[in-house]
Amino acid sequence: MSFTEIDKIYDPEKIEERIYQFWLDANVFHGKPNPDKKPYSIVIPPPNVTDRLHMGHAYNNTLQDILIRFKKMLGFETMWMPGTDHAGIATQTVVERDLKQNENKTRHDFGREKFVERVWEWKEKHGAIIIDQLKKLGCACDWERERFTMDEGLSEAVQDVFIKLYERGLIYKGQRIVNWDPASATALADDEVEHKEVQGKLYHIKYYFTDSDEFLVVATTRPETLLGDSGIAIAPDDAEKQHLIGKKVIIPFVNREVAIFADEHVDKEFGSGFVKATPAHDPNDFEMGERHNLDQLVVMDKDGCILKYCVLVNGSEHTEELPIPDFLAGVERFEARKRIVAELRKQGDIVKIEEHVHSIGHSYRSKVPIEPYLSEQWFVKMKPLAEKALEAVHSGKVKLYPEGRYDKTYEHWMNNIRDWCISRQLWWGHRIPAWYNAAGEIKVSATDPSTADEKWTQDPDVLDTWFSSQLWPFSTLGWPEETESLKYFYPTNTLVTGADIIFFWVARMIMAGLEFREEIPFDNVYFNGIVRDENGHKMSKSLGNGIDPLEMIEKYSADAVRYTLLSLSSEGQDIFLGKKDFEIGRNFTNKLWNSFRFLGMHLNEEIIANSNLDDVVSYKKAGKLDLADEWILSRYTTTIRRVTKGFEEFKFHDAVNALHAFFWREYCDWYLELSKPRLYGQDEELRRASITVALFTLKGILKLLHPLIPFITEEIWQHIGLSEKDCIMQVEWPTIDAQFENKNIEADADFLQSLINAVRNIRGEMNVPPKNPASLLISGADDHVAELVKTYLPYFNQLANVDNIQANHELKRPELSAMAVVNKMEVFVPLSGLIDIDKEKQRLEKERTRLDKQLIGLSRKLENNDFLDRAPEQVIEREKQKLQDWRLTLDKITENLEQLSN
RNA sequence: GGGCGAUUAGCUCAGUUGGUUUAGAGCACCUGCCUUACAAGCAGGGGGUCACUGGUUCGACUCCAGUAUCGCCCA
Repeated sequence: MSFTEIDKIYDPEKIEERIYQFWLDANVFHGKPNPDKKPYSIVIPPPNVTDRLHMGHAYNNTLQDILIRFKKMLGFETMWMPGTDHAGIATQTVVERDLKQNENKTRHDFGREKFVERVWEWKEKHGAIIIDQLKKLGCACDWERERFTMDEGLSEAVQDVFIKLYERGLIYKGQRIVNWDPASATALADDEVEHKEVQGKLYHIKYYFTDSDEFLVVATTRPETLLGDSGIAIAPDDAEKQHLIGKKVIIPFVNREVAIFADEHVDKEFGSGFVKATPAHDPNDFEMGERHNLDQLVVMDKDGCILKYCVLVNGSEHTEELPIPDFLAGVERFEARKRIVAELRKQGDIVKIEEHVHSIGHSYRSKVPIEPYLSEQWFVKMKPLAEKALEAVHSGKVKLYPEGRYDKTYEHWMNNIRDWCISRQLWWGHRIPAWYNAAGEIKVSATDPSTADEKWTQDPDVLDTWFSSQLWPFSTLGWPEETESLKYFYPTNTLVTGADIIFFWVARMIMAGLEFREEIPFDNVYFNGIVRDENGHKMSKSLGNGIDPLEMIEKYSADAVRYTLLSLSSEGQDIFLGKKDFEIGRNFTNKLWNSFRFLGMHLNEEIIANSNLDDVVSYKKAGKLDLADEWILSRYTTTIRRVTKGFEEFKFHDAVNALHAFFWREYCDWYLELSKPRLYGQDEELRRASITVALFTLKGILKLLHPLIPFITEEIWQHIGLSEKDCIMQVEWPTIDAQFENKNIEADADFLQSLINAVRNIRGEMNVPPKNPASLLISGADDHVAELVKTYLPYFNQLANVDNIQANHELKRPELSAMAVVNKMEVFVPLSGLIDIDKEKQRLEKERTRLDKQLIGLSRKLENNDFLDRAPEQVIEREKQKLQDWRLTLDKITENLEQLSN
């Protein structure tokens, strides 16, 4: 082992790849049922097979990796289930685009079977990309277990669940108005619709009565749907219009006669008070239609184009009714709107057009406006499932983090839940296991029920992708088979995901888990924040404001990316991120590298072999540790506590802060500097004691940092390891050793630090060159202080270039000197020749003003009788003490100021 | 319209049941250092009426109510 050629700058490029391969070879990521250990498992939110790693993934997966590595070191049998999601619409769209571009073909040119084959080919070729990217990030996933939602086993689970829900009466088929995405030509679930405020128009259109030349005026935002109107509604409390009920008007262009009726849905103040009812193209009108038995007329096709005929829907029967004029037939819906308005205007039937802002549903996949569309679809009855799922969160069986933030959202959704449309008119996905015979009967079955006599054909639709993802926590573990892994790892422990899929996924997993396993799928859900750009915008492809994590990994290392994200994060809050921010992580890893490099200069195998807890304890017992050693060990125990707590409670940011403060500010800036006099000194035993503590502490730091920055900690660990097999991921998490906690030591160390800070402040402010040695006089020192500064003169020498200290009960102020007050003691630094009296006066004046201001506030407080009467005794005592101390300090400063002025 | 979150230094954010925090960190800024681990570093420094208005309290960055601005979710 040689430490002489350690690079001055940490170069992660080759190292990370090699380390990851080392972990894979050592098979440290795999978890298996182990009765001697407690299980700890996480299922990954499966990224879409079409996905490429973006910052959100990087952040989300870093958090999971931290938990897995942390729990593994704590002694749990850990298992992180990785995999991908088939993502019905997204994947089908990507492959269709691909085929269009490269072969100029549509999916219909291939036919269903061939097309699905092509999607599988595409998946084999491109589906592993994001998995590889997770490896670059360092994720300790159990790759042996990797799953895909359309794997055989998972598909069986989907089928099984569909059949069971159908048999339990929780799945039904129905003719309903659904959210139709004309771009993808499929139905969507309610929560796949994003509502956006849109600047639209309100068209006021004349509808003529059948029995006169008079007309009424209907206000609508969607004139193109008038072709499907089957009634005109007024408000029941609209007294002026009551006499019109039952009268008929003519729908323009299709010349259909419809009646006027009253319905509570109508707001008499809106528009003209007349509302057209289009039950097949509007969800509210659909409900009105149900109440008033209106005809349901479909006027658009699956691509959002106007039909040639209005189609009357009656259950499963569709009949072509009134013809639609040529100038509209076959025209896309928004173009149709323009044409219909132009035509109405030409006829003089537009009364006015107003600007109108309203909320329009858009497809979360294709982003086009949703078309409410009457069609026959499969639904899941949600109410019975929701009750148990609501209770699970309400009772705290499943805990949502950050605590309390999402409970209400979850409850509100569960309480207002509506049935879930699960059929999709796609080819890529789990095909619905329902079969139809010639008579139109339905059979739900895993296998083709056809016999020689009777032919059954399968439903052409596939299931919503989320229908399979809701089973992810148990389908990935082998369910419906009762596997050993399922028994051991289910329920999983923590789910880490974005709050944007709380309904899509989290809520449904809870429902599915409870329904099919009669057990919650996970104990805790941590909702991480969203990664945004510097201006607070969500990173997205279309905005082009994304930062590619792989580019950052390449430039700065995976550890740097991970560290940066975590250091900028806080509990559940969004992260604002710029490219330059990754220097935070790079600088930190470089600092860590160099601290190791420094120790390396003093290490040998014997020291490495003797750098464990026992060795440190025996040095302590032999009285070979000095103040700095005991201080850093005491601070170390505090750090263990803070970091452990942070990781346990999903306050990752606290853990990172604690580590940063301890490693950089305490260990490097103070401790390592203070160890130098001994490391470079002549006393061999002190030298060894000091390097041993330094190494012991660094090893502890590496362990605490490992979940956060796994690569560099592993790399350094192996450098200082004695065996080729040493692997930091498998070592035990540091435990707190009470004998190291020492408040007296910390108080002494704090005092010495304050003294050193005072000297440094004087040196800095008074422009004393670092090269010039200084003396220090401490007046008001008791025996303990005198002894302390005498013993630790080398500290002062090392950190403040002080080569001489006098400490006594009473010392006279040297003529030409700068002063400060530390712990009520006057501290002087003689500056003969260097002192700039004005500058020193300024310095002390500043200090006096500061103290003065504080003293005014404090004495006012202590003069307040209410405070003295009501505040707790200890608080009053403390404040009194504070007042005394500050007064004393102020007096001393004032006194010195006066002397300077004379 | 309903719910949730945010508002603290130029920027990004912490801030523990209300008093030991004299409101902190990182970045940025200013000054001085190529001090034999690290200039991706070290030392020193400047910078905040804690969004606003009321209330509760002996005491409010912290609790309550309202207002404003921004963001997210739901209808």
